[in-house]
Amino acid sequence: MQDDRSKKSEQEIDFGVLGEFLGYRLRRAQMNFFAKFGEVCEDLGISPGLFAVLAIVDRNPGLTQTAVAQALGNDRSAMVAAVDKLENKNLLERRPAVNDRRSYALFMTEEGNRFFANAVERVSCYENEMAKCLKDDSEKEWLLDALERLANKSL
Amino acid sequence: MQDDRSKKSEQEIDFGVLGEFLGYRLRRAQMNFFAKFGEVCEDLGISPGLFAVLAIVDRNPGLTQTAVAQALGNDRSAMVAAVDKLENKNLLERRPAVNDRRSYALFMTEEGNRFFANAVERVSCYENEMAKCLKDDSEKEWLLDALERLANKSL
DNA sequence: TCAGGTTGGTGAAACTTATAACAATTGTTG
DNA sequence: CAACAATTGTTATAAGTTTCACCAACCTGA
Repeated sequence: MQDDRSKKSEQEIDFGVLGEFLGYRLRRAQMNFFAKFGEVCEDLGISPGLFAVLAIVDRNPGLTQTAVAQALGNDRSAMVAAVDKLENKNLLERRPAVNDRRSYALFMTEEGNRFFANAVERVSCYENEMAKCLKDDSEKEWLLDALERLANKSL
Repeated sequence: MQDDRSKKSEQEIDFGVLGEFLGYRLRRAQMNFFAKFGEVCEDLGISPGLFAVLAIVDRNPGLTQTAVAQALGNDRSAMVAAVDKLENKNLLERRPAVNDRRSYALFMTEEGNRFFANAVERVSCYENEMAKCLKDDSEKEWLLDALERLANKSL
């Protein structure tokens, strides 16, 4: 007689090879981070992607859209909607590039600076909360380093 | 005189707080894994998501679609298209559940078993290749553990 | 049994993401 | 300078994901 697995609770499920795969574990961890980011920044109206754009422009004023896209590993077509949203929120602005009439240079507005500083406060707070499941700062540093290695590894 | 940042190469970009955020690093690492997965499994015609479904059904035959969705952290509506694809490829099949006429029980087909064994071979190979940027097996174990903790952390 | 609430699978709509093409501009090369 | 290739921002298109409501089936409690 075949037992009825359909009623099995989630705890008892055998994940098989998935449990040993870095790719799967990365995905699960990242899903959790995105979900928590959404909760924390719900009222701010920005996604992790928009936050990343602000972070880049904040530290590298005058970059073109494609430069930001390349920095973040996105396609430049994705940057159009992102910059549109941030411009509509008066957080950054497109200025015509001085030496290339095709491209725009991106700059934070005053409101953008305030907004971003506030957002960093929030995100840092929730990052620290999440990092509490790590033993100490050295483990976090090590993890950041390992993740960077994995992000840059080529086959 | 303001220097021209628009020509800055990607190497020189200042990532600011992003560099210290686990969420961002996780995203970058995962993006890389997904891209590499796509390269390795291009001819197999499956995504990481479909692979995960096969992995769960393989080890837990008879599960319902919803149970698989919960195990993977997806919405159950996403499972419809996924199972449709896998069924069209003759890799798994929906059988009517014995004690609940609403639900299906999912089982691998013979072809599915062969296909999945082959896929696991490939994915394991590429996982090991990616893991070469980790020092040794103990570092990988530790990383898997840290990722699981982050995936289950609640605020 | 029967009402009310819950759950499983599904489909439509909204949303995001990836790919391709396009016009305008710039760079390059003979 | 002229022809050709490459690049920028953009739009369109498609493909993939989430969100929501729906219906049928199940379950509970009077």
